[in-house]
Amino acid sequence: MKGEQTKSLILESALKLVSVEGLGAVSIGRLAKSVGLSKSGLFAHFKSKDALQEEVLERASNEFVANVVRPALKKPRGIPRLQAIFDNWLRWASSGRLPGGCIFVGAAVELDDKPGPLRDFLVKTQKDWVATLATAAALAIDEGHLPKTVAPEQIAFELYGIMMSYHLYKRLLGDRQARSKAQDACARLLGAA
Amino acid sequence: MKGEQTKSLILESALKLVSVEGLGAVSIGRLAKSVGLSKSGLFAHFKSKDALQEEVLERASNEFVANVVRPALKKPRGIPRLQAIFDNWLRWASSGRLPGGCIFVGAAVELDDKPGPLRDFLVKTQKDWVATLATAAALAIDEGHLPKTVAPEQIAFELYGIMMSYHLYKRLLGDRQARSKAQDACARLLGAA
DNA sequence: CAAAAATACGAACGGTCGTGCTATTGTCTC
DNA sequence: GAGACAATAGCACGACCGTTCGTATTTTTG
Repeated sequence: MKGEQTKSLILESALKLVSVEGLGAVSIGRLAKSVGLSKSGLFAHFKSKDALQEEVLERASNEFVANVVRPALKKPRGIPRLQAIFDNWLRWASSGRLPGGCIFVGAAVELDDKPGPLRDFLVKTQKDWVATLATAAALAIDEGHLPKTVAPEQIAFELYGIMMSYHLYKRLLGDRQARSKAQDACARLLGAA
Repeated sequence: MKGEQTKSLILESALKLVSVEGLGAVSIGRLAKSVGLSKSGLFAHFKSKDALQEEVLERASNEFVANVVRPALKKPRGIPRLQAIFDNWLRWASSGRLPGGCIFVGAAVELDDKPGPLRDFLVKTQKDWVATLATAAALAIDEGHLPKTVAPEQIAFELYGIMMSYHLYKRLLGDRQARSKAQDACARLLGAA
């Protein structure tokens, strides 16, 4: 099947474009041009633009899990695994793999007030993500690496915030020390035992 | 001058629309309809759409300073003032005054990869904002309310993250406990002395 | 290699976009 | 109240939007 190949090429290009410009700002025409296809030729691979956007998000989600979550599960429970998740996210968010940074940061802000299946899908992935963080934190508490006085959901909330802050310090403010600030914050959070 | 009045009405309406849909998603036609003006009648108040967007951001900035920053400056230096800034932000971000939440959260993500005067203006306001946080934190350290072991810029970074996390937990994930999570995080950050 | 099926193209549709023009209306000044 | 000027409306423009359709080209299958 040649169709699957080109579809993959399209999504690959879309992923980069979306990370820079946002989901709503990528038009089919410009995406087609960036892939070297005609507008209608590209469109034929998806039944609608909504479907395209959903596939983009789905692909991003798969890559996110494969690059950030899954490798960290090989680390031992507790702080090591939690730290690995954080480190992996930092790497993923600024690897240049997606030139505009983490797609979900953009999508989360863009879709937070726009109901529909696309938003539903995003919410699902983000809930999975914070659940992953909270579970890892809970294991760290079980292992005695973190005090029982702090709820795992609270750890997840604060880690999430550090990542957001990093993203904006780096991308918007152009802060060269964004990475070390994020690592400091993480260390302070996980080290407070 | 009647012109100034209508311009103010336009910006008022634009502020709400932008907070929900984002800067780039608000078209002149729809904004005109929401104010009850013709497209060209509205357009005549601004020389271009870029100018309109800049005025929206400027107005948001003024309101932000008036509602979040300035009232807090009346509080005594140190933790009380820092806490007041944080509390004011939490209130501003979910007061319903802007139905889509803090405009700058949306703008920051939307413009982080889009160079131009609009982005420049936003960067300026955001640098002011983190500088405000850092200054307040520095004063708290001076007063002995916070340990000297943590840089004020680090406090600002982490506060910024808590606010971002709150915004997304509340608006995207619909977490009812978002507020208390944010307050917990702030308390843990400012209480670690 | 021919027939069938998948894939891509070009043109066109109705809409909306931002932005100019030209009138017409409304408001302020004397 | 009349004349000057600001404010708004109406219309048109070129560009791009998502989508459809008929046709040509490629790929797969028998």
